[in-house]
Amino acid sequence: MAITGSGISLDRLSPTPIFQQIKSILEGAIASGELAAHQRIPSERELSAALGVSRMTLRQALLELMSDGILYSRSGKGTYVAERKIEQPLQRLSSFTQDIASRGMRPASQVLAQELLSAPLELAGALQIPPGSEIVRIRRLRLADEQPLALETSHLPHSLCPGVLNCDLTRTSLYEVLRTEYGVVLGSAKQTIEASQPVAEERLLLRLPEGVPVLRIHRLTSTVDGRLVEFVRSVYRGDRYQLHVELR
Amino acid sequence: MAITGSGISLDRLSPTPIFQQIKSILEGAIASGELAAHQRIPSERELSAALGVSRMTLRQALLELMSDGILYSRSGKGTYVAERKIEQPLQRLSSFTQDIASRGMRPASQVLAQELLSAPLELAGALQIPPGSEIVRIRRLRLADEQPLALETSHLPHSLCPGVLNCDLTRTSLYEVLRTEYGVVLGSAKQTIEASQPVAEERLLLRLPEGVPVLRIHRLTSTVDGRLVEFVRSVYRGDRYQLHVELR
DNA sequence: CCAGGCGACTGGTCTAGGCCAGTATGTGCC
DNA sequence: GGCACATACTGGCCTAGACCAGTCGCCTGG
Repeated sequence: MAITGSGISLDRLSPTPIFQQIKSILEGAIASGELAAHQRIPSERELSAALGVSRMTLRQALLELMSDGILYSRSGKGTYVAERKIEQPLQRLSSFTQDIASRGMRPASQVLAQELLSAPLELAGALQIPPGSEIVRIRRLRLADEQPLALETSHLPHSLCPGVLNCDLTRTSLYEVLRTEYGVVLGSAKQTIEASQPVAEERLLLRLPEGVPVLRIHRLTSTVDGRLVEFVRSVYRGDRYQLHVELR
Repeated sequence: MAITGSGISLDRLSPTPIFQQIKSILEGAIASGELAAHQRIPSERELSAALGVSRMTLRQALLELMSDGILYSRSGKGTYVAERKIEQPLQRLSSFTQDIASRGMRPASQVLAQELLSAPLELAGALQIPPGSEIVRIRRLRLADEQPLALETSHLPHSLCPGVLNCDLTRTSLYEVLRTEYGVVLGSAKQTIEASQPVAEERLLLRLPEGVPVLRIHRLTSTVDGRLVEFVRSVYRGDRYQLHVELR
């Protein structure tokens, strides 16, 4: 198989951990269809030897992919690619990048704005910071398989992520940067969801045909220890996106 | 602290893995309040020494507790107990009646159809019953404060609720009837949500102004013991209804 | 021909170390 | 007093082994 055979290799000097790199490689292979559902992947010993890492390190990557529902394993038999479950996401708090990847598409972004501004009253209230504090505003057109899918505007307190203005968020998940660069681990979020008509600018950017409505989603995200991290306004194309929720 | 100090010990002969036992001990200590929110727990090296396990094993327990949102860690500082998830039913499975009442409005219904039909293939598949089985179909216009808000079409296996055809569902919640008359206790549901344009009939019944989109929600509900109970198609007015969701 | 057993695999768990980058705290110099 | 530096912690990541219990195929004895 390609992963063991090809020249894919790890960057041991990179600041991103080895097991993260392995996760990305496997996720890519699954998203691209190189690894199909229920297909067996090479054994842990085989893979770790091929990649030149210890089995424990390889295993850390596999375990996370399993807990994400992307792989499953049978003791004594092997590790397999899970069925692509459309139903899966969104009991969990996932980034656009994860969400789209788990639907078997390639996520990407086009950064429209990445700037500092002074928090207006309503934003400061939502994020519980003093009005006028520095806020990072990141506006991205979100693509799935190169097609515009959503328009997303994130607001974060600048104190939480100084220097994020210089990050290239075209290919990288903002949540990934928050976690690896700033140690910000997201815990929970509150969302409100509504159907609405797009405004002219949204219709233009999303290349929306006449009459197609959008899903407008507001999200307030906090860390595991209760600090408010970001307020996001998203606008999803109604004809290409479905939200999945599990209730209890 | 109690965990390092007390006589709590691990059963190395037990078939349950050591790291599982450690998880249980910590979960117990947190549940009992012995460890409070934001309290620092002993360092990994300390804990592993106290329990007589290797640091990697202890770490496996901690990592799982972190991914469950029960602990969080700060690199270089320590590991802490996460904020208690107070909102226990964070994704409460609620009926339209409950939902609207909790928003401070008066719920009501207008029954458009309440009939028996033979399960078409797709419906039988969704509910996992033999095609052609008897299905109860209940179609209701849902009102909030006497204004049309949603159009809801429920499908239930007739075997589950014989006689439900004779119930007056104008003022009563269907879920209430299921629970009190048939002992059917709902456990979980999967929903898909999308924005779309209403069709002519929907526009008419919901008295929708031109150009207002709708929120289309499909819900598959099952009991606590895993039996599939109902498949519902709902259409909510986009200009009057917002969905609230919490993620973790 | 079949049954049973052996051996070669699998993932699951565990050990005992190692190095790194963050984070405090004290200490001594300016 | 205040600043730089050393030190001793922390969690994060990685290694190179080990043993166990499943799983499956092959081979041998009946």
